[in-house]
Amino acid sequence: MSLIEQPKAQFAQIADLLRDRIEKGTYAPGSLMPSEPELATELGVSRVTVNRAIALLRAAGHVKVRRGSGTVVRRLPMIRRDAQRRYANREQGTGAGEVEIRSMNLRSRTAYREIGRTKPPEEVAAALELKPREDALVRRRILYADDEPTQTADTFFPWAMVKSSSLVNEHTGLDGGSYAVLASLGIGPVRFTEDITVRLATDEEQRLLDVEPTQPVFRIWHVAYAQGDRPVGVTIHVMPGHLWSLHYGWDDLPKKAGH
Amino acid sequence: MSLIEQPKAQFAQIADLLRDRIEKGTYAPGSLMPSEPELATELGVSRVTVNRAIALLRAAGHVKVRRGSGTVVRRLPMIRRDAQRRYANREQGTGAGEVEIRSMNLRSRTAYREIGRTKPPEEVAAALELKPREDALVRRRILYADDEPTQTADTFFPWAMVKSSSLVNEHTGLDGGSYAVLASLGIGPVRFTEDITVRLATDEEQRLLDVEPTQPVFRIWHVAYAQGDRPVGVTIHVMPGHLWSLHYGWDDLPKKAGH
DNA sequence: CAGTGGTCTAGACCACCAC
DNA sequence: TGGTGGTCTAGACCACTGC
Repeated sequence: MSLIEQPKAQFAQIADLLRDRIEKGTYAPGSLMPSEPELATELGVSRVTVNRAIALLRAAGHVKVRRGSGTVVRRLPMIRRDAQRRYANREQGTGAGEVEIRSMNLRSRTAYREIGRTKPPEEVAAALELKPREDALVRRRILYADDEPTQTADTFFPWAMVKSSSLVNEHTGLDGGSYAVLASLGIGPVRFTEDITVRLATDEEQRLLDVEPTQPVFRIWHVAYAQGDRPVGVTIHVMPGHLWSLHYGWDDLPKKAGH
Repeated sequence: MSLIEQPKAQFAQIADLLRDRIEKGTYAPGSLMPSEPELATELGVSRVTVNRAIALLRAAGHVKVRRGSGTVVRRLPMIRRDAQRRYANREQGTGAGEVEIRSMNLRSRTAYREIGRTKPPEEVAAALELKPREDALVRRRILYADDEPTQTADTFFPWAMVKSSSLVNEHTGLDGGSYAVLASLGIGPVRFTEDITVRLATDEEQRLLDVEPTQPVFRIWHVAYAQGDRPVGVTIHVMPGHLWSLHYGWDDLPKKAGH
């Protein structure tokens, strides 16, 4: 609200204005915003300018457009993902993927896109230390909270390791998800690493995750290691950026003694 | 490359085309792209359409626009940030903030924006468990690699804890950065947590970090705890999304024994 | 079929940069 | 001063939705 406002593009100012109205509840979560022609008239600008302002709100995840029907204000319950607890809870009766959703009292659902033997992407093969023509088992799924997609998760296991296990079925028969099955095979993970990057959603992700073209998504590259630093699984998570807060915690490493 | 391509907006196709050219080296890193009028002529579309295509490349961090001069292809060396190692190395002779840059053989530089006593934001005060009118010491800085800004980092300490320490000066006199000073005060951190979110760059961040209006940035909320879970410092990092890969690793938590 | 947003254009004016 | 990108407009046509 400074009076010395630097001149700012109209569409940016309009975006600020609309964001204010959303935050103040003038446009309530889940409700429709006024149509673009209406806003254009109200604000005395062309529809293109309004459209451009709304594009900013879309990229930030504040609104979602339904073609032919209107622009809706998103509900924004941010989901907290605690990496350590997530996997530590895997004996508690839910797959790791559903921990966060249930803890927020949302209905959790998993849809499997693919389960089967496959030639893994090179990067995955390298991380799993597969030999040149070795295959992998892939489990591709989409997770929903109250029927809103919250992430895609594609997990790869060395085929030879898991081909006779229940991981080739949709229902693994064991509470606790994939890693509980690995444990029952004697190759339970004991260490994990994750690498996080952010990028714009691809076309496919826009469809699968119901996000807008210019919206950023997290990409988590998760690797599980069994005893002896033997890699036993790689999972690639893609998650709408506006939905998630990623939490990590660790104790300070002991100072190196000798050496 | 499917032949059954769904019709796609021209500007999106043009963005794909330009991205290809960048990746194939037709437009080399650091060089200028053809001007918008040129591209418009070449492709037989209006300049607005080209402009919109380039807006996508900007959001993804592929190009950077210099007004009046042209559009430059960015160099994209991704910087890997290993949270644990970062802080574990703090006795090695550099502030934690510069570890990653030096390991990539880039020139590292830190510019201080502010060092002084301040009333901290509410959220920070809560995290530091400050009493209602207790102040904090803030150290705001910008880190550069080869003169390109790579992140902002604003650290808050309880004022009472550090007012007589060298942390109130720009040069702390101790190798190893702020946490080494805390250690010398007997309140060295032993545990850390980080919470990662992503959002679009604010106006100020666009200036400070030299990023584009619709570009996503990481926000890392870092808290350091001393013995007895006593919070001793909060740092807020803001980093251009396209520059960083964040790495975490941990051992599986032991199964709860009794309880 | 009327209303919504998606996209595209031609033309215009502006701020900024390099020469 | 000419070229660059930034922005805005009016008008147009389209695909999709819901009635």
